[in-house]
Amino acid sequence: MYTSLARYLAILHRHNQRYLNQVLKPYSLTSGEVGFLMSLYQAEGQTQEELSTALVIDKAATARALKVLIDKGFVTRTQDERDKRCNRIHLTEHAKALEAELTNRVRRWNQNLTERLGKELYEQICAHLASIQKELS
Amino acid sequence: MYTSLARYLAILHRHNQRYLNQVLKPYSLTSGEVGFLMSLYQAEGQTQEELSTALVIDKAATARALKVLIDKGFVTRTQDERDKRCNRIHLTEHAKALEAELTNRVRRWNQNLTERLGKELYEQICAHLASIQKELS
DNA sequence: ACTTATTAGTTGACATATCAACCGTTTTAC
DNA sequence: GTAAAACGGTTGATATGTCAACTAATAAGT
Repeated sequence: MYTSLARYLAILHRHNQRYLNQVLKPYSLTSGEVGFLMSLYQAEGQTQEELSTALVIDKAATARALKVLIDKGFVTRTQDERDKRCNRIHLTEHAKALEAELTNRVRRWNQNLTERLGKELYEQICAHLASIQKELS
Repeated sequence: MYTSLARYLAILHRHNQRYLNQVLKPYSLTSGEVGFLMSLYQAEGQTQEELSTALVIDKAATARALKVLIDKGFVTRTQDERDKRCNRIHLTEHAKALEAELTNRVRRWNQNLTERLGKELYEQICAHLASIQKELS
């Protein structure tokens, strides 16, 4: 069995996706889509570019995920008046009403991870990964 | 910016995939496929079920990845004589010849990560994630 | 000002992965 | 010994994500 940190990253990431897809099914949301809502809960009215950067996800994926979120009634897309290249993404009332509930479910897997690692190690890892991610990009 | 370990897992995993797809392009291999080769370098002749378990990947994904690897000439699939449900996957000479080279390239990203984290922290994280992964599955 | 370069977003092609339904084969339970 | 359950693999539908080529709008250089 070949093991490496890269391997665990992959396995745990997939596990988290599975978990999210399960708990989000009642809201007809998927693991990919909910990330955008989480980011918008932090800052409403971001452009697609800003969302792509925040989530470190390709802008094509962003465009497609948002299309679905619009169809499902979670966000709206309006052209920026000043810079007509940009779309501003806003949460609908429906999405806003679900903030606490969704945040809670999304965070639970992460909290589970935190508990198992121990608060200290968790913080240490996060700090390192944050700086690594910054360097890589 | 909402941050969490789950988020870093996702970002770094995607980064690793991009890295692998780049360095593997000359071999016409992809990030998904090379994992199977790595596992087979450790143990030749595994069944698809064993590979799925080792990589913690859905058996459907395994079936499809192996199909491609067969077409590309990296592995062969032969029915097990004793248990005709099983396929035994073996490396071709072509794949065997590339072992050192591929292993090297695949590990480089991981080594980079290790260096940035420091050997100690790296080991600590791996140990924890290994036990967590075991519990989750 | 006008050409050129950059930026924001879209689209097509493809890779990665899951789930569910299905087909043979083997094991088990009686 | 046979019916039922479990197992290994395949396939279809769908979700997630990348890259490259494109359009339209804005910014920069001259």
